[in-house]
Amino acid sequence: MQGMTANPGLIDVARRAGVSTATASRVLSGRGPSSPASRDAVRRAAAELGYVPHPVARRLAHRSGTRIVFAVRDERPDILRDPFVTRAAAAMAATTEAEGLGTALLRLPLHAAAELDRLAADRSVAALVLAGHDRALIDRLPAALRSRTATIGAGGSDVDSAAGIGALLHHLHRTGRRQIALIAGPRWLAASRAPLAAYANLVRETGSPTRIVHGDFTIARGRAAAREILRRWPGTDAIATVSDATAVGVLQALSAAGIRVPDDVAVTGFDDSPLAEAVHPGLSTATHPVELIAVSAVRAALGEPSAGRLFPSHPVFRGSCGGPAAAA
Amino acid sequence: MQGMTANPGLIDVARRAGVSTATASRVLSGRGPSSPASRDAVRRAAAELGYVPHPVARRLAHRSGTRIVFAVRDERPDILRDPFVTRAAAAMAATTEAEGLGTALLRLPLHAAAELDRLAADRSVAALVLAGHDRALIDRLPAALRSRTATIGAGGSDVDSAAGIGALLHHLHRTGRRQIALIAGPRWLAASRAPLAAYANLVRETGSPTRIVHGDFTIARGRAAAREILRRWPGTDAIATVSDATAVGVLQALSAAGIRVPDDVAVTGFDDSPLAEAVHPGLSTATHPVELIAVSAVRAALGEPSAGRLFPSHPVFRGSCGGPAAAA
DNA sequence: CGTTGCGGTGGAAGCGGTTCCACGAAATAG
DNA sequence: CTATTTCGTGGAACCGCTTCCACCGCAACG
Repeated sequence: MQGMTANPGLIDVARRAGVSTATASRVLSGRGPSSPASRDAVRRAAAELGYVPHPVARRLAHRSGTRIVFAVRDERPDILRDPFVTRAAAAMAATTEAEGLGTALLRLPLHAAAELDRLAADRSVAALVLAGHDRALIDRLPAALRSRTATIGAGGSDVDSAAGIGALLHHLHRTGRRQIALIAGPRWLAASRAPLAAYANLVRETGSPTRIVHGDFTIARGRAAAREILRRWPGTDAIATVSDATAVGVLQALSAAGIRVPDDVAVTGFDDSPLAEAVHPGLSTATHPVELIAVSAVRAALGEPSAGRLFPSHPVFRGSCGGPAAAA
Repeated sequence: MQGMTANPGLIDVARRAGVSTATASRVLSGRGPSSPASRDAVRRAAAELGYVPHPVARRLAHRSGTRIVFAVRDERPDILRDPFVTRAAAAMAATTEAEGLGTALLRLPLHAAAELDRLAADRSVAALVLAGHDRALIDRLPAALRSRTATIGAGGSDVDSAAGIGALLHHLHRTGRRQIALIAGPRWLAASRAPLAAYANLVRETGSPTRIVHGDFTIARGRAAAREILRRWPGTDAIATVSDATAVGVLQALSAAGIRVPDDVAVTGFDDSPLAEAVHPGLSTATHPVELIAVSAVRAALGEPSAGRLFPSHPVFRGSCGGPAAAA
């Protein structure tokens, strides 16, 4: 009757299992030696007591950092309100919370080596998650920091955008589009590569012409890019993009030019954001499991081996790439 | 030369100031008595050493909770991906991180008294931030929990939606709209009251007819609500809403019905979300400083007295409520 | 002049884990 | 059958801060 503390601690588990807290700690953390007998006793005791390790105490004893920093490379100061960033940050906070780690949000301008040095020197940083950075910069990180850094994109955790966008591209081709243009991501962004590869693949397989313009992830740039495409390649019958926001800009430009979607030109996005459902016609797009990616990146940064890498993206079809182009 | 530890601790400060850690702690936390002399010495030493308190150690010693829980009342399981929720959660995580507090995200179904009891019993919960709950439920909280609870809406930190929506409503009236309908929030939601008050105000001041329909914050419900308004009050020349998503649904319904915006019917939203810029015509709306509100709520829940309450909302004008209705 | 009261103080005991280290028993080697 | 590892173990220090409590000197009190 004496084991029913409000919330049992390691010492309660140890007492009940008839071992020391040292042994109990070793068993439960899996580090260090332990005999099958005590292993069993400790585990049973922990289960019976409903033991939950105290994350803060654990952090303190670990002497490791206390926060994970999520650094997004972007020039726009309001990037921290971006849906991608907030979704990722919320997911990170929710998972690291259980381990007593805080999540800090940070924007890094393009060339912020000094800021990175400061992070490397800051002992309170348990792990660093970078988004929007390229390998070159990451390789240049101080070794001490790099070992506890993971990335979103740039070879780290990422969405399989090649598959998602590839599926959309092939759908376009299958439904009769033959002059498919792509508005890719910014040139400096490593994440831009996969969609380009998917597009190159389509070109190679089908012999379609290559029509690429670079954008960012804003509606305004989408509008401009669409106008550029219409000017350079008047016969274009489909515009694929790498973000819903860009695609929305495309829809606006096409509408302004009196071009019908999908009858004259089909459009596809990427992200499956609320935007895709909001516009008319509804945007065909592909899913982007931001939360899963964010959590996986945090795990990787904390040195967890199991952290997966590439997450699937599934196409979602709405009105913007409906039937074939044979409307004439 | 011996004070230059990597990161100085309280003990270093105390040593340098020639006092005990107890005194140093008292001085720096402002709790408990201290003489002007030691106060001065400690503060100077802390400044010279660049002392930064260790948040995790502080949490541990405080014996108080280690996490703040952000509980959103909603039926939809995917509410935790909602932009409002993720923006708020990211902001909370970023601010509480510095104090060694984690941020947990939780969805509460409408009638989840049991879940609240569990939270009340959970010693690890330092503070609770509720969103979407009404006063009745909050008053019914166990006293121990209520004392460390703050709300978003329901009398807690909130956006001054009455002002934001009031400004939009008056703009509509000033530009000649005389049959203004409102799609309000859900009846059960406390936050729905302020916009209704603003609308009632308009009705009283201008003698316009009262036309209210209740929606939620989804595009689909916005469509349905718009259809209902068109059916019940055919003369309606403006539809105000309390969320951009709802307004987008309205735009879709109007477009489907062949009604021109803003020529025949003006539309306004609320939130100034990316949606507002994405649709055609652009949505006139009002800003919603979610981050400020979230941070203020956390502060309030942690017992900080300075936590502000009502944050301003500013109208943002785009095409959806352009010129007067005199298009005929 | 001997209480009492009180502001200020430092020692020390936590908070709840992790980990170093010394130590005894069992297993292997010589 | 000793000498040497090896393995598992518990005691105790420690992470960095807060706070209880005993204690001291000093002013005001009777």
